[in-house]
Amino acid sequence: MSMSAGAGCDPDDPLACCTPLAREPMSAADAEQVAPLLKAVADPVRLRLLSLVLSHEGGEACVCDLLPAFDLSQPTISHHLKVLHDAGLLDREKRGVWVYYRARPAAMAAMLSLFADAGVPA
Amino acid sequence: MSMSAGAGCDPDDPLACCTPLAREPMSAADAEQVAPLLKAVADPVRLRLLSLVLSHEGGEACVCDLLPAFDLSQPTISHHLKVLHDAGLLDREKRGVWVYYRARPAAMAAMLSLFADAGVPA
DNA sequence: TATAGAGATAGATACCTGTCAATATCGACG
DNA sequence: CGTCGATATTGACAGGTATCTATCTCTATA
Repeated sequence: MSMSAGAGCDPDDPLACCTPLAREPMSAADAEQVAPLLKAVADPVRLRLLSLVLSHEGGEACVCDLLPAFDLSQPTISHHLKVLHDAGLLDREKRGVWVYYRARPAAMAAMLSLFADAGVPA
Repeated sequence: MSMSAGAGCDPDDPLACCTPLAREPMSAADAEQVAPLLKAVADPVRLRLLSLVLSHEGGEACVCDLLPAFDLSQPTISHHLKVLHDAGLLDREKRGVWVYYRARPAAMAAMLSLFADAGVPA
């Protein structure tokens, strides 16, 4: 089935707006929906954060797991995690003193579908 | 097969550095290589430009094909195309008076592979 | 209740970026 | 050779962003 799809995606859910770029010209509205997702990932620190969370045991990691991987202050990492969370890429769950982050599969799938069918043209 | 891969990618080719994010923690070096690609796409105008080029007849489009789709000045579109080109996402070919842009399949494949295996976790 | 540790927020600063108007370049064609 | 039309480049400006230090909030626990 794929994701209902077509050009007009659900304006409520930015993740639904991921018809492959190669399939048809993306509308301005859809582009405005999807761009923030990509913008959130388009940073070396956030790329690594996302990768760390995704590849961490159980698919989740707390901030304390992530901090040691960087030469950055704790507030800076917290800021980047917030950007990823606000974009809908990471889920956030507080358990006791620790906060655990987990990637949202729907967001990952959305990004994936964006670039589908464009790598093997004619 | 896939792309040789591992954590250490070919530093000469940023497009080679696309082990899926979920597979292992991305190195700082790889993140610095890949982030510019994503940054280039992380803009609504450039997303649409890329989509227009990809979905255009023959997989290529000249600037004159692209301009009418936007309410932006010609220099602004030219700027965005340059960003996409400099990032390695678009190839540029001048034919007569017109300049044709075409998506680089390797770049598209690189982005695709980045998000592979992250959408369907456990 | 006081203390300590995990994480978020606020404010400041330096840098990057998207946009435009003006101008330059480059190729076709009288 | 001069002009025209298609793109690119330049310079300027407004808005965004990554980072830090300092501080706040919240939870567990002595």
